[in-house]
Amino acid sequence: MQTIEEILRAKKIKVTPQRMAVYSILKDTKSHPSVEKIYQRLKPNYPAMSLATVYKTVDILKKVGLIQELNIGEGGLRYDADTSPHSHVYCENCGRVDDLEQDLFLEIFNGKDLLEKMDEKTDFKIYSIQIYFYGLCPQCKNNNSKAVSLK
Amino acid sequence: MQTIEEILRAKKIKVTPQRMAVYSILKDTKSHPSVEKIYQRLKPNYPAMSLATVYKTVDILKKVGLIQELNIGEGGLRYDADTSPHSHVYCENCGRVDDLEQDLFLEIFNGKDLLEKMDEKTDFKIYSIQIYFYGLCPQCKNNNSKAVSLK
DNA sequence: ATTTCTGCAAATGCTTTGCATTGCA
DNA sequence: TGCAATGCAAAGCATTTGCAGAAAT
Repeated sequence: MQTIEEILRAKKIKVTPQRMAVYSILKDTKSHPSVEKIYQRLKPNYPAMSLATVYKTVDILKKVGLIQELNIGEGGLRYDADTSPHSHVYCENCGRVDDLEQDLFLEIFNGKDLLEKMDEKTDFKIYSIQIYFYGLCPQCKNNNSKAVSLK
Repeated sequence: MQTIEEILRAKKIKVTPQRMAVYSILKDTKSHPSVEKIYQRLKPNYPAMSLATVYKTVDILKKVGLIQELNIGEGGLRYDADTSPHSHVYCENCGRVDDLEQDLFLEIFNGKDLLEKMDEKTDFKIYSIQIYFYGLCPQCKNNNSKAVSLK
């Protein structure tokens, strides 16, 4: 298995501390942070890091296939170092994004290969699927005062 | 069954030509237009119409539940007067957005009530689901010169 | 008559770009 | 050393906001 450095070098993309730092943040979290959030978390250790660099970096990591971009909720795109196909649950109250656990996914979708089915049954050539669930996370669900303040 | 006018008046929202025009554009198309596209289509008949009004109008129609907003692809949000739960297919080459036909949806998802299943199996309270398929539409699939120019 | 909406223009906020400097290979 | 990446500031867009005049109830 290739390291991230090897993957980047193989594509003639230079390995820099900034790129490794952005990737490592995403690798170490399940919170699906936005660019701004990634930037805030990097600041203490990389005071000189520019927001523009974070934007450029997530773009490169996405194109190389090391991370995926989620078009979920408000406040910009969110990023995920888990590039396997999985669904996401968005809390409309606090903005939290959870993964849908793989076993739940299989129970809910009966383990079907959705990509394959789509290819069989439509004239489109489907490359990826995003399934987003919108609602309230367990915390917000039980906190009515917050929940009613929903836009 | 209530007319759109009645639905708006019931919520103390004034019925204006602009609002009716925006809704009627969405009602009469399956192309899931962006705000800019709606604005362009309105211009010939409503030369004085402001882009800001279109933004405000889709926001109101969305809140009233007359249209739904799709967070799909690039170039901003897209709108759909079909508020029933259904999936969408996005062409990454030309930006076209198709509905996934209901019978195909049922075949692919086995007719399960996804909302109900999610409520049963997770601690979230799920209100809606968006399923987006990304790939190439039948036209773009067969037009390699275009397809290779994908970002 | 009252309240809300429209259209304009300015403001906002996220994201991208240009370019001189820095740093990886 | 040479090419690519960074950081900064400016530019770009999509969207929102404030407000005076217009329109709906």
